[in-house]
Amino acid sequence: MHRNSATETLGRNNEPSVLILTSLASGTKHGYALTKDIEEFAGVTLGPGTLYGAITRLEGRGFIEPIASDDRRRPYQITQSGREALASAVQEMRALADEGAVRLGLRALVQGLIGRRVTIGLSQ
Amino acid sequence: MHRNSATETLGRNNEPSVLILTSLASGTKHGYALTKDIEEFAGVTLGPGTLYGAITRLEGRGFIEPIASDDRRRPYQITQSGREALASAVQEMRALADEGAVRLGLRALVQGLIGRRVTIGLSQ
DNA sequence: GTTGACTACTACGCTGGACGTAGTATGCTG
DNA sequence: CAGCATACTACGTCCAGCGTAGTAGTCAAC
Repeated sequence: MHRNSATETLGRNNEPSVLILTSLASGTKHGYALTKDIEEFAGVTLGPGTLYGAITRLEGRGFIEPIASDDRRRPYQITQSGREALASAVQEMRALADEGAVRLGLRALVQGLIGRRVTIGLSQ
Repeated sequence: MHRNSATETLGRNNEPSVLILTSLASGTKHGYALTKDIEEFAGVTLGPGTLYGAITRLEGRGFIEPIASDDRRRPYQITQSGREALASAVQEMRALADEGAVRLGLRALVQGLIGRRVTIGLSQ
């Protein structure tokens, strides 16, 4: 089965909520569409227990909300509060990833980006 | 109390293991020193239950190992396997953070970095 | 010389998020 | 109409995360 690589290395991950918010940030989706979208952009397959469990919690916290629908699908959209929570999570992830990269000596990844102003330009 | 902001927003985080590996990546430390280092670079205070629980699991998985010591301290060092796991986690975090930033429309954060070669230079 | 603050852990228990499995029901297609 | 994809619901287990309490050594101050 297609498992999350992080599960095989560093214990459990709270990624499901981040993945769902990320997916909804680009547009309204129902549960099954979320699964497929997340599979594509993250390479992670969330089982129904993980998916709908996380959806329920996210809704309870006001980060996502359901949209009216007449068929069996239940589409959700991200709320403003959800966007803010995701933006905050994204920034923390970037900061932590950068710190890890530096300490690992993967300086190429962050070279020139530490504590100084940089210019970024395109080549080719 | 100084709590992790992610806990107040997106449920639990598996960060403790990542934080510990990150801290050990820059040198051998014992438990208490880990707490202090992590407080500094991440602004997160791990209680003893969280800290030593995560240490035990990391040791069990071969990501860190204890060093001989005669006093009551128990210093740990990161293993090669731990470095690889951390590097992998760092890459995943960066990728997910970038995807989230793009979908949120925070394009400024990743502008020009998507699917093209870039040059990075210092200004000033 | 004991009070208090800091250091450095151990032990223990609770909670809830992650995850799997099973089941239900609809629609489509060959 | 069999089979597959869609789209969930229901349920149970497990363990990482987290807090609290307790123990014990060191050191400085009063």
